[in-house]
Amino acid sequence: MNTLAYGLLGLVARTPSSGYDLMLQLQPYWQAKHSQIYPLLAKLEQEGYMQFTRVHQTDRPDKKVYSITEKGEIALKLWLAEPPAEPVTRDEMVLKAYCLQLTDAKSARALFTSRIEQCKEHMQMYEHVMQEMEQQSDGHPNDPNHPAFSDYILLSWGVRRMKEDVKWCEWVLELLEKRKD
Amino acid sequence: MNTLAYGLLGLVARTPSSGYDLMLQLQPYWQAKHSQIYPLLAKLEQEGYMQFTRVHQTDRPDKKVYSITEKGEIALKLWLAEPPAEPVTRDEMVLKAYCLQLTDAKSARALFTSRIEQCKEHMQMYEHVMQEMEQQSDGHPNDPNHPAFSDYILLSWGVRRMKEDVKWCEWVLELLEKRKD
DNA sequence: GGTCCCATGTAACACGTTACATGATTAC
DNA sequence: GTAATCATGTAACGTGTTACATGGGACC
Repeated sequence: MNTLAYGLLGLVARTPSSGYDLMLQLQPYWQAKHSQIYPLLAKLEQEGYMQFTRVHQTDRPDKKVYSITEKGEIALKLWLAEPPAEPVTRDEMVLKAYCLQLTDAKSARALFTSRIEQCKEHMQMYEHVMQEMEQQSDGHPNDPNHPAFSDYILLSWGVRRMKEDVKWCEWVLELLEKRKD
Repeated sequence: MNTLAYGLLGLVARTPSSGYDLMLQLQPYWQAKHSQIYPLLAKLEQEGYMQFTRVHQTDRPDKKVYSITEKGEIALKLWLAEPPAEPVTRDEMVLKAYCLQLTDAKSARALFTSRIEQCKEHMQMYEHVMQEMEQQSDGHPNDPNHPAFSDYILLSWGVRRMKEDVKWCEWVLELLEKRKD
C-alpha cells in the first residue's frame, strides 16, 4: 500500500469509477499514467480493498467500475488519521535559479517571465472551476458540509500558491534590473 | 542528461566539490541520495562533462573533487536558456484533504494543524539562514551581483510559500468550525 | 565502547514514464 | 481520412529509495 494506492482508494470511496476515469480525476492531485493505475487497481482488487463490476456500454467500450470494500474503508481511515508526509517537490526552476550567475541577464529574466506565464495559466484554470462551483445552486462550496468542499479548498490553495509565486517572480525581476553584466 | 545531472553540473560550476558535499548542498533544492549521485558523477566524468582530482586528507577519508569542463559548461548554458519544466509536486496532504468527508472532524482538523507545524519548522530554518546571510559584511544578498543572490531569492521563496500555506490551513480550520458531524 | 560524521561505492527493489498494442465511436 | 476520446492492458526503461558494505577519525 503506497500513497497512490490510498489516493485511488479515496477516489473510489467518494464515487465508484473506472480506471480510466480515476486516472483523469487524479491528474490534478497526483500525476500518474494509466500504465501505473491499471495494474495497481488489479492488485487492490485481488487483495480485497476494492471490488469491480463490468459495465456494458453500447456507444463506448465496456468498463470495469471499481468500488471500495469494507477492508478498503478501514485501511483508508487508518491512513487518514496519520499526519501527512512532507511534500516532495521537483522543480527544475529551483535548480536553474541557483545558476543565475552563470547566465546572461536576458536568459535570467526569461526564466522568471516563463514561470509567471505558467502560473497564470494554472490560476485561470483553477479560478474557472471555482466560479462554476459557486454558480451551482446547491449551496456554497465553502460550507464544510457541502460535498464539493474538499475540491473547493484545494482549488483555492492552488490559486493562492500561483498568486504568491507570481508575486515572487515579479519581485526577483525587479531586483534583476540592478544587475551589471 | 537528466535534471539531476544538470543540477550537479550547476553546483560544481559554482564551486568544485566532492560527491558527499554535492549531496548535502543539493538537499534543499532536489532530494537525492548518495546512491544516486555517485554513479551519476562517474557517468558525467566519463562523458566529459566533469573532471575530478583525488584530494588527500589526513584527518578524514580522501575525496574526489569534481569540477566542470568546457563541454559541461556549454551543456549547462544550453539547458539554462530553455524555459523551466512544470514542477511536479507529490503531497500526501492533497490526497488526504480530498477525503475530508470520510473522516471525523477531529482527524480533519489534525490534518491541517500538523501541516501548520511542518510549515513553521521549515520557515524558521529558512529565516535563520537568511538572517545569517544579511549579517555578513560583504554587501546585501538582495543585490543581483552578490554571489549569494540566488540562494537568497530561493530562501525568500521558501518563506513566502510557507507563510501562504499556513494562512491557507488556518482559513480551512476556520471553515471547518461550521462542520456538523 | 558506542555513536556520529566523513567518504565512496554497489545491489535490490519500488515507483514512474514512454512505448507498444488493440479497437470502437465521434467529430472535423 | 484523420484525429480525438473512451477503455484496458503489457513491456521496457528511467528514476529514486532502502539496504548492504567498508573504514578511519572525532567526541562522549
